[in-house]
Amino acid sequence: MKTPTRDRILDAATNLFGTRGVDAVSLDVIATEVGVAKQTLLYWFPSKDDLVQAVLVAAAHELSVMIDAAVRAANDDPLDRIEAVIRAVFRPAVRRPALLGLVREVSRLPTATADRLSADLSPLVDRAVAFLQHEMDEGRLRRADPRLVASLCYATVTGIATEPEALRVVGWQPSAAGLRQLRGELLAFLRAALAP
Amino acid sequence: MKTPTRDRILDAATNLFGTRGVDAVSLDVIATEVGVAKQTLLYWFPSKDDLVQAVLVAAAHELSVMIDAAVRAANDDPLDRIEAVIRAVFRPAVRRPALLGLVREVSRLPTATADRLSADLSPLVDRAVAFLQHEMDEGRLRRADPRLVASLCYATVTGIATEPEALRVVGWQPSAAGLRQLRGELLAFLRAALAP
DNA sequence: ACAGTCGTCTACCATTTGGTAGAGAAAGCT
DNA sequence: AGCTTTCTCTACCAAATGGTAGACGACTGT
Repeated sequence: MKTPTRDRILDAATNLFGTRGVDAVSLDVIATEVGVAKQTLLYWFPSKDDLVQAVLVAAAHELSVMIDAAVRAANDDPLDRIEAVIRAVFRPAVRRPALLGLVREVSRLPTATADRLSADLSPLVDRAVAFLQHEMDEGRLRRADPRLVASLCYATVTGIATEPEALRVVGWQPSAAGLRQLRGELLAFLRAALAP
Repeated sequence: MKTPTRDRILDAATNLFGTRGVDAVSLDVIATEVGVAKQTLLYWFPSKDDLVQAVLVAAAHELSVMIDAAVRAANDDPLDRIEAVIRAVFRPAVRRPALLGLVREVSRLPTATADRLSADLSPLVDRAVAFLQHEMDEGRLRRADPRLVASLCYATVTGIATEPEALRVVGWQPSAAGLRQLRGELLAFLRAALAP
């Protein structure tokens, strides 16, 4: 219990907001989860909106760092590079769907908030799009609109990672083996979709 | 104003639940939207939960009918058939993101509710999986786990249709031409992902 | 030793939420 | 006509929500 209260609040709020939705999670619920009085939340984050902002910024940062590291460590082949990013994102995403779920929440938030997060993530996005464009020009990826391809990859990964229901309906179970298989199919799917 | 009150309530609730989330939409908001007193809602649907159920059932039915018709009208080539389904779903999905957004809401709902919807949609899913399996056996689709491929296709289409934010970040605009282009890229993406 | 500030708490408050009770208009049935 | 059913409404209510005010203890620096 030595992690600072503020961090524990952020962590709990991230999970709850990401899985149940911002509007559906009350400050009381978060406080109870953290094991603290509601007013302690309001001490660290003067309003719910401030908390939401902080959670989004932290999540965007966490994702950025994760993806950045993966890209830096990967080799030159574009498909391998994409695979590296997915491997990096996949584990935390499935184990903590809230992280990507949060990104998804953004479309429901007031535009101002959404814009801020967009701005936070846009360097990442721009780099990805430029990368796709370059590899397409070199003939190492199927030629297409790189912006939309980026969105489609994002939609596929986020969708599959945040919607256990869609997988449950087809009888998939979240075991360790199931996870490996899912990741394998996801990678094969994207490789096929992107290969020249 | 001649459409029955009950239908107008269902319609408004579908849109609001699908775009903002079930928990975030109050009965008052729906009532105001419909232009009726809250108690009129509670007359037609004894509780909010009943309303949610009804909305889900109606949405599942609407989707089923739409997809069914598309499948029936399509020719035999599996990729063409898949394209037909996507074309059928795409227009209403982008114009009324609530429809697919609702399906996505399910993962946040109590398990009992989710199970009911799963049951409603499972014939559709089973048929799709069987179809994929058969076409893979015939060598007309890339060989893979048909259940996971179905989920991946679903994630891609739903993700791209319900997340205008993801598209805005890459600078896409929802014009008529933009929509056509988006659909084109989506189809090319899936064709590439599924082709043998 | 002591003033201050930091972190957490209890006690409230106004508003909103899902829901109940029941009145009243309109229309059909006898 | 009278009676019942169908539909919509106004008037409430208890619980939960986001947020304010301020007390209390524990630790600082002087």
